[in-house]
Amino acid sequence: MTLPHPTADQISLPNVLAVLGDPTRLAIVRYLASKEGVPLNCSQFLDLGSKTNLSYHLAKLREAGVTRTEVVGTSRLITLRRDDLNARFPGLLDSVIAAAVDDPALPAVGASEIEVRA
Amino acid sequence: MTLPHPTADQISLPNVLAVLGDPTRLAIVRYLASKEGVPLNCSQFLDLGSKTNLSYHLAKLREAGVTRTEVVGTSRLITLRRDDLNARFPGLLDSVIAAAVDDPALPAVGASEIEVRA
DNA sequence: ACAATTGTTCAATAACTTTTGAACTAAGGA
DNA sequence: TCCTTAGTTCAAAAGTTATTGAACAATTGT
Repeated sequence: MTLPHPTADQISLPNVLAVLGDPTRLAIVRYLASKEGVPLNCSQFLDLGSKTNLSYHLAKLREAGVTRTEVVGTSRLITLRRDDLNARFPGLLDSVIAAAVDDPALPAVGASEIEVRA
Repeated sequence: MTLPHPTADQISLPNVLAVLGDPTRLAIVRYLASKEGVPLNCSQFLDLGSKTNLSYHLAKLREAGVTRTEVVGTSRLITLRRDDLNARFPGLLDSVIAAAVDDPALPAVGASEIEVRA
């Protein structure tokens, strides 16, 4: 079971920009960047919308070549395609993430988490 | 006669990305970048669409804070808001332009020009 | 004053995108 | 085997964006 992904050279600039130009998807990408290395499954993102809706947004990100989705058992592990995006559009992803990190208007993943520290 | 523009801090990241995520508008931005310094009026872009349609796309770019439109007589002079965009989202515009320059799929301004050189 | 040039606005339409709920599949555990 | 967990698919509804043509406005040149 493997899902279809564009090859690096099939990744289209206007498409990547359009896909990143949605607050929900930008929030997903920001969170993925903040947890780089840790493979995340879809339910991490339930703060951002319904299961169905996330399935839709995560498919858009995958189809645009922004993320890679690996099927592992009943989970999908989602990662940023940093290397491919950097090869194709140098500096773009980094500047988008840096700007997204500073954006208070974006919805937050983990907004419903309990603050545990004193 | 001055047209409404967002202030630098009103420029929104998802909105800028969404507005740049359209081939026509990306082609406009690429052309503006290639003619930096030279003020361009709307009719420069007629290769990319009808007058009405360009009016629409140029308004989107202005409203998102990507371009500045100055009214001079019967013309509108359009420039990139490089400084504001760079202050707000460092490196973003440059990486988008660099990627757009290399994108053969984008429509070209001046595609209908006659090749004059030997 | 008249005509030409530049570009806008409006309303209609066409084409997409996002969101939803109900029904579904596939793997894993009891 | 049955139940749960994780996520998809489908069709409908809602919302948004892009494109068009006809009519308009403002400036400039004659």
